[in-house]
Amino acid sequence: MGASKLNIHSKNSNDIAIIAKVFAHPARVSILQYISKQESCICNDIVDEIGLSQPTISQHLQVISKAGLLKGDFKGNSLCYCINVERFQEFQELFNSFFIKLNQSNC
Amino acid sequence: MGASKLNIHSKNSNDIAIIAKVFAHPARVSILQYISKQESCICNDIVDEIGLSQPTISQHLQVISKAGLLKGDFKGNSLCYCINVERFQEFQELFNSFFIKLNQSNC
DNA sequence: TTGTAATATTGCAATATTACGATACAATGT
DNA sequence: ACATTGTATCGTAATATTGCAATATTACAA
Repeated sequence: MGASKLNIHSKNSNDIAIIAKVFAHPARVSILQYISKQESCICNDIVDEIGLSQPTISQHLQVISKAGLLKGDFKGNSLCYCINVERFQEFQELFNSFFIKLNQSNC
Repeated sequence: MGASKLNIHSKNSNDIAIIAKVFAHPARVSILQYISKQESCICNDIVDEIGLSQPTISQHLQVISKAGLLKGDFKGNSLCYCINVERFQEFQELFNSFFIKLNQSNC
Protein backbone atom coordinates (compact mmCIF):
# COMPACT_ATOMS: atom_id res chain seq x y z
CA MET A 1 0.00 0.00 0.00
CA GLY A 2 1.03 3.57 0.25
CA ALA A 3 1.40 6.52 2.47
CA SER A 4 -1.66 6.87 4.61
CA LYS A 5 -2.08 4.84 7.71
CA LEU A 6 -2.67 7.68 10.08
CA ASN A 7 -5.81 6.36 11.75
CA ILE A 8 -3.95 3.78 13.76
CA HIS A 9 -2.08 6.36 15.82
CA SER A 10 -3.16 8.18 18.95
CA LYS A 11 -4.68 11.64 18.78
CA ASN A 12 -1.71 13.06 20.61
CA SER A 13 0.75 11.60 18.12
CA ASN A 14 -1.28 12.87 15.21
CA ASP A 15 -1.58 16.33 16.72
CA ILE A 16 2.14 16.63 17.21
CA ALA A 17 2.84 15.32 13.71
CA ILE A 18 0.43 17.80 12.14
CA ILE A 19 2.12 20.67 13.93
CA ALA A 20 5.58 19.42 13.06
CA LYS A 21 4.64 19.23 9.39
CA VAL A 22 4.15 22.97 9.33
CA PHE A 23 7.76 23.43 10.38
CA ALA A 24 9.02 20.55 8.26
CA HIS A 25 9.87 22.69 5.26
CA PRO A 26 12.57 25.38 5.36
CA ALA A 27 10.46 27.70 3.22
CA ARG A 28 7.74 27.69 5.84
CA VAL A 29 10.23 28.21 8.64
CA SER A 30 11.68 31.18 6.78
CA ILE A 31 8.23 32.55 6.02
CA LEU A 32 7.25 32.37 9.68
CA GLN A 33 10.47 34.01 10.78
CA TYR A 34 10.02 36.73 8.21
CA ILE A 35 6.44 37.43 9.20
CA SER A 36 7.34 37.63 12.86
CA LYS A 37 10.00 40.19 12.06
CA GLN A 38 7.64 42.48 10.20
CA GLU A 39 5.01 44.74 11.64
CA SER A 40 2.84 44.05 8.65
CA CYS A 41 3.53 41.95 5.65
CA ILE A 42 2.71 41.69 2.00
CA CYS A 43 3.04 38.38 0.23
CA ASN A 44 5.08 39.86 -2.55
CA ASP A 45 7.71 40.87 -0.05
CA ILE A 46 7.96 37.25 0.99
CA VAL A 47 8.40 36.18 -2.61
CA ASP A 48 11.42 38.47 -2.92
CA GLU A 49 12.74 37.39 0.45
CA ILE A 50 12.42 33.63 0.11
CA GLY A 51 13.17 33.23 -3.56
CA LEU A 52 10.29 31.01 -4.56
CA SER A 53 7.49 31.84 -6.98
CA GLN A 54 4.35 33.63 -5.87
CA PRO A 55 2.11 30.57 -6.26
CA THR A 56 4.48 28.44 -4.24
CA ILE A 57 4.67 30.98 -1.43
CA SER A 58 0.90 31.27 -1.48
CA GLN A 59 0.65 27.51 -1.15
CA HIS A 60 3.01 27.44 1.82
CA LEU A 61 1.06 30.26 3.44
CA GLN A 62 -2.07 28.18 3.06
CA VAL A 63 -0.44 25.27 4.86
CA ILE A 64 0.58 27.55 7.70
CA SER A 65 -2.82 29.15 7.73
CA LYS A 66 -4.73 25.86 7.79
CA ALA A 67 -2.84 24.94 10.93
CA GLY A 68 -4.36 28.07 12.46
CA LEU A 69 -1.04 29.83 12.79
CA LEU A 70 -1.97 32.97 10.88
CA LYS A 71 -4.29 35.84 11.41
CA GLY A 72 -4.79 37.87 8.28
CA ASP A 73 -6.08 41.41 8.09
CA PHE A 74 -6.81 43.00 4.77
CA LYS A 75 -5.02 46.20 4.08
CA GLY A 76 -5.90 47.51 0.71
CA ASN A 77 -5.37 44.86 -1.90
CA SER A 78 -2.51 43.32 -0.02
CA LEU A 79 -2.71 41.06 2.98
CA CYS A 80 -1.32 41.57 6.41
CA TYR A 81 -0.42 38.20 7.75
CA CYS A 82 0.33 37.96 11.42
CA ILE A 83 1.15 35.04 13.62
CA ASN A 84 -1.73 33.85 15.74
CA VAL A 85 0.11 33.91 19.02
CA GLU A 86 -2.60 32.10 20.99
CA ARG A 87 -2.61 29.19 18.59
CA PHE A 88 1.11 29.26 18.44
CA GLN A 89 1.36 28.90 22.19
CA GLU A 90 -0.86 25.84 22.00
CA PHE A 91 1.72 24.44 19.60
CA GLN A 92 4.49 25.25 21.98
CA GLU A 93 2.77 23.61 24.92
CA LEU A 94 2.06 20.41 23.00
CA PHE A 95 5.64 20.26 21.90
CA ASN A 96 7.01 21.03 25.30
CA SER A 97 5.00 18.30 26.99
CA PHE A 98 6.22 15.94 24.28
CA PHE A 99 9.79 17.05 24.89
CA ILE A 100 9.43 16.65 28.63
CA LYS A 101 8.16 13.10 28.24
CA LEU A 102 11.07 12.18 26.04
CA ASN A 103 13.60 13.69 28.38
CA GLN A 104 12.66 11.18 31.04
CA SER A 105 14.24 8.50 28.95
CA ASN A 106 17.11 6.68 30.58
CA CYS A 107 19.23 4.02 28.98
CA MET B 1 9.90 21.61 -11.21
CA GLY B 2 9.53 19.39 -8.24
CA ALA B 3 10.24 19.01 -4.62
CA SER B 4 13.79 19.99 -3.96
CA LYS B 5 14.77 23.60 -3.65
CA LEU B 6 16.31 23.37 -0.25
CA ASN B 7 19.58 25.10 -1.05
CA ILE B 8 18.04 28.55 -1.22
CA HIS B 9 17.11 28.61 2.44
CA SER B 10 19.21 29.58 5.43
CA LYS B 11 21.02 26.96 7.45
CA ASN B 12 18.86 27.75 10.45
CA SER B 13 15.66 27.19 8.48
CA ASN B 14 16.96 23.95 7.08
CA ASP B 15 18.09 22.74 10.49
CA ILE B 16 14.69 23.36 12.01
CA ALA B 17 12.92 21.74 9.07
CA ILE B 18 15.11 18.64 9.29
CA ILE B 19 14.32 18.28 12.98
CA ALA B 20 10.63 18.89 12.45
CA LYS B 21 10.52 16.19 9.80
CA VAL B 22 11.44 13.61 12.40
CA PHE B 23 8.32 14.52 14.36
CA ALA B 24 6.19 15.02 11.26
CA HIS B 25 4.84 11.48 11.23
CA PRO B 26 2.64 10.11 14.00
CA ALA B 27 4.36 6.73 13.85
CA ARG B 28 7.66 8.34 14.71
CA VAL B 29 6.09 10.36 17.50
CA SER B 30 4.58 7.19 18.92
CA ILE B 31 7.83 5.31 18.54
CA LEU B 32 9.74 8.00 20.41
CA GLN B 33 7.16 8.10 23.17
CA TYR B 34 7.23 4.35 23.44
CA ILE B 35 11.00 4.18 23.62
CA SER B 36 11.15 6.84 26.30
CA LYS B 37 8.68 4.89 28.40
CA GLN B 38 10.73 1.70 28.30
CA GLU B 39 13.87 0.92 30.16
CA SER B 40 15.09 -1.08 27.24
CA CYS B 41 13.40 -1.81 23.99
CA ILE B 42 13.20 -4.41 21.32
CA CYS B 43 12.04 -3.49 17.86
CA ASN B 44 9.52 -6.27 17.73
CA ASP B 45 7.78 -4.79 20.75
CA ILE B 46 7.33 -1.57 18.82
CA VAL B 47 5.82 -3.45 15.92
CA ASP B 48 3.15 -4.85 18.23
CA GLU B 49 2.65 -1.51 19.90
CA ILE B 50 2.38 0.74 16.83
CA GLY B 51 0.61 -1.61 14.45
CA LEU B 52 2.85 -1.24 11.43
CA SER B 53 4.96 -3.92 9.80
CA GLN B 54 8.47 -4.68 10.95
CA PRO B 55 10.15 -3.22 7.83
CA THR B 56 8.14 -0.02 8.16
CA ILE B 57 9.06 0.41 11.81
CA SER B 58 12.67 -0.29 10.96
CA GLN B 59 12.52 2.42 8.32
CA HIS B 60 11.05 4.94 10.77
CA LEU B 61 13.70 4.02 13.31
CA GLN B 62 16.33 4.75 10.69
CA VAL B 63 14.90 8.21 10.12
CA ILE B 64 14.98 8.92 13.84
CA SER B 65 18.43 7.44 14.10
CA LYS B 66 19.85 9.45 11.19
CA ALA B 67 18.79 12.60 12.98
CA GLY B 68 21.03 11.47 15.80
CA LEU B 69 18.18 10.93 18.23
CA LEU B 70 18.94 7.32 19.09
CA LYS B 71 21.65 5.51 20.90
CA GLY B 72 21.54 1.79 20.29
CA ASP B 73 23.18 -0.88 22.37
CA PHE B 74 23.17 -4.44 21.25
CA LYS B 75 21.72 -6.86 23.68
CA GLY B 76 21.84 -10.34 22.34
CA ASN B 77 20.27 -10.42 18.92
CA SER B 78 17.84 -7.67 19.72
CA LEU B 79 18.53 -3.97 19.88
CA CYS B 80 18.18 -1.66 22.81
CA TYR B 81 17.28 1.71 21.43
CA CYS B 82 17.50 4.68 23.73
CA ILE B 83 16.97 8.34 23.17
CA ASN B 84 20.14 10.34 22.82
CA VAL B 85 19.27 12.95 25.40
CA GLU B 86 22.15 15.27 24.55
CA ARG B 87 21.15 15.45 20.90
CA PHE B 88 17.56 15.75 21.88
CA GLN B 89 18.30 18.78 23.99
CA GLU B 90 19.98 20.40 21.00
CA PHE B 91 16.70 19.88 19.18
CA GLN B 92 14.80 21.44 22.00
CA GLU B 93 17.04 24.48 22.12
CA LEU B 94 16.81 25.10 18.39
CA PHE B 95 13.05 24.81 18.55
CA ASN B 96 12.75 26.99 21.59
CA SER B 97 14.78 29.80 20.09
CA PHE B 98 12.62 29.51 16.99
CA PHE B 99 9.51 29.66 19.16
CA ILE B 100 10.80 32.66 21.07
CA LYS B 101 11.47 34.56 17.86
CA LEU B 102 7.97 33.90 16.62
CA ASN B 103 6.37 34.94 19.86
CA GLN B 104 7.70 38.44 19.43
CA SER B 105 5.26 38.86 16.56
CA ASN B 106 2.77 41.64 17.05
CA CYS B 107 -0.03 42.45 14.64
C1' DT C 1 -16.06 50.47 -15.88
C1' DT C 2 -11.49 49.66 -17.13
C1' DG C 3 -6.84 49.09 -15.82
C1' DT C 4 -3.53 47.70 -12.41
C1' DA C 5 -1.38 45.38 -8.59
C1' DA C 6 -1.54 41.70 -5.23
C1' DT C 7 -2.98 37.24 -3.98
C1' DA C 8 -5.35 32.64 -4.85
C1' DT C 9 -6.43 28.65 -7.61
C1' DT C 10 -5.72 25.16 -11.14
C1' DG C 11 -3.23 21.76 -13.57
C1' DC C 12 0.62 19.32 -14.12
C1' DA C 13 5.47 17.49 -13.65
C1' DA C 14 9.15 16.09 -10.55
C1' DT C 15 10.44 14.33 -6.32
C1' DA C 16 9.84 12.49 -1.59
C1' DT C 17 7.55 9.69 1.75
C1' DT C 18 5.17 5.76 3.45
C1' DA C 19 4.16 0.97 3.56
C1' DC C 20 4.90 -3.86 2.99
C1' DG C 21 6.30 -8.54 0.99
C1' DA C 22 10.29 -10.98 0.08
C1' DT C 23 14.66 -11.71 1.34
C1' DA C 24 19.17 -11.15 3.53
C1' DC C 25 21.79 -10.84 7.60
C1' DA C 26 23.18 -11.47 12.58
C1' DA C 27 23.11 -13.64 17.02
C1' DT C 28 21.67 -17.21 19.91
C1' DG C 29 20.20 -21.91 21.19
C1' DT C 30 20.20 -26.85 20.35
C1' DA D 1 25.94 -27.24 11.56
C1' DC D 2 21.13 -26.09 11.62
C1' DA D 3 16.97 -23.95 13.13
C1' DT D 4 15.07 -20.01 15.37
C1' DT D 5 14.43 -15.28 16.43
C1' DG D 6 15.05 -10.46 15.71
C1' DT D 7 16.45 -6.75 12.68
C1' DA D 8 17.90 -4.58 8.16
C1' DT D 9 17.68 -4.06 3.24
C1' DC D 10 15.64 -4.37 -1.44
C1' DG D 11 12.15 -3.76 -4.67
C1' DT D 12 7.99 -1.85 -5.68
C1' DA D 13 3.38 0.33 -5.34
C1' DA D 14 0.54 3.99 -3.48
C1' DT D 15 0.26 8.47 -1.86
C1' DA D 16 1.92 13.12 -0.52
C1' DT D 17 4.64 17.15 -1.18
C1' DT D 18 6.86 20.70 -3.70
C1' DG D 19 7.19 23.90 -7.38
C1' DC D 20 5.77 26.72 -11.20
C1' DA D 21 3.26 28.47 -15.46
C1' DA D 22 -1.09 29.89 -16.63
C1' DT D 23 -5.12 31.73 -15.17
C1' DA D 24 -8.64 33.52 -12.03
C1' DT D 25 -9.95 36.42 -8.41
C1' DT D 26 -9.98 40.48 -5.51
C1' DA D 27 -9.48 45.25 -4.20
C1' DC D 28 -8.40 49.63 -5.29
C1' DA D 29 -7.63 53.84 -8.35
C1' DA D 30 -8.55 56.70 -12.08
